[in-house]
Amino acid sequence: MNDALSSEADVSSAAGIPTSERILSTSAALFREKGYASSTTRELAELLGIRKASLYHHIETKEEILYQICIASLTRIIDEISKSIPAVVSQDDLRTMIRSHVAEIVGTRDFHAVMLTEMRGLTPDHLVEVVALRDRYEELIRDVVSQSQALGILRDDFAAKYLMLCLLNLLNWTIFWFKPGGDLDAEELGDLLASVFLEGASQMSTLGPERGL
Amino acid sequence: MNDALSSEADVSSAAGIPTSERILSTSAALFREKGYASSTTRELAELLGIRKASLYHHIETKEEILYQICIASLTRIIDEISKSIPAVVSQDDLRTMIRSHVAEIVGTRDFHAVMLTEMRGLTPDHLVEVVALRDRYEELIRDVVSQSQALGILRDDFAAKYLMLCLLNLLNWTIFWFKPGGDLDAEELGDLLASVFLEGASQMSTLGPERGL
DNA sequence: GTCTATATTGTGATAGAC
DNA sequence: GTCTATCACAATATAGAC
Repeated sequence: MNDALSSEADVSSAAGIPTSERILSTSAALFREKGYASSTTRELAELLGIRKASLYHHIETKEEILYQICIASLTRIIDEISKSIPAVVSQDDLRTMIRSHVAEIVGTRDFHAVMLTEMRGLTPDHLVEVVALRDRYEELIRDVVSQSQALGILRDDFAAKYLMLCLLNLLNWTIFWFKPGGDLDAEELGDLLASVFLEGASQMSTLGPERGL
Repeated sequence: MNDALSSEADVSSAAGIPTSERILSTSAALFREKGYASSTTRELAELLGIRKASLYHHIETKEEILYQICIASLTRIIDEISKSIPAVVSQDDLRTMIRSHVAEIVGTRDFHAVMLTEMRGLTPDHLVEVVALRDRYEELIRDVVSQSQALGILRDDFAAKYLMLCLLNLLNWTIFWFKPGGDLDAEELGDLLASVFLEGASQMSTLGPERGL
């Protein structure tokens, strides 16, 4: 685990990328692995190959790094998912949206995992701002769900809010176990999660012949 | 938030429950809210209404509390879910198992949330033991999924392992947003999650008339 | 932009009286 | 079983030279 972190740091260091640009991604990897509160500026400096004090030429506080990671995560995913949603959605669009979300969270895994699990380490002011952004993302999904219900694409026996939360449940816990390079790649994972959300896990025959359309 | 913690502490304190028995539940609530690494023995002592040093009459280290919480969480849920699984499963049994899991994690929310998210704070030895217990729980679920696939109850286009992970995705992220006393109670949540896992979120008409059986 | 050296605070944990 | 007092150390962050 430490090997993964240090080798990653070595790569960007060897590539001549400036320290200021390496801080966020190196911190995201560190915070994801050890948690924000348990990650020290010592460790971060060591991963970056500089002394602890040199960090403070680039940042003002450790919390500022967490804040930047959360903002980067949310602006990225809001942008990516917004692009994938047309004015009027179809079931195929839902599938595309789900696959985009999965591709984004596993493709920029460190940033999203830290945003999703370490948000409480933010100062009150930053927390308010980040929660507002997260709420904006959830509203984006909820609106798509709501429209899909009105169009008869999604079931409407539960409020859009709860269908949205079910969907994010299904997608987001993935950050805790998915490892790139395993026997299921990111694209297959997206297909699986989209299919389980839309069609469920029951065998087709118990649900009728239309399964898989 | 701090109010919720302190009033809870006051209640058990007023009821005359011994400190030694209050430490685990009070710690679970604290660790859940602030994270294990950010929770201090000072705060814990304050919630218990004793001095920091008095804690060490009951425990040897702070990490020992985390270990006890993880063990309690896993033995509880393994026990609860084992009880709900018959030798040969039906779709109804799957539904019951899912509802039991949901009832258990939201009913003993602090313990399970801490186990699920703070495990990395354990010492290496304790981590090995706790991960083994967690793996045992996941195997329990995976075996039920595998048997259901063989019986034609669950789809078999993906390995049981991944269907199990989808299910735990869907159920476990709930710890981050479910609050008892909201407009969806624990039982309704269990029904929703079981139904979304088994039948999916698509409108019935797109899947055929058997939906809901 | 990085360094050495240090300030300051907070942490988990212990000693020993009552 | 709880207390007061304290230890030893690790944390974030700063000062000022190069």
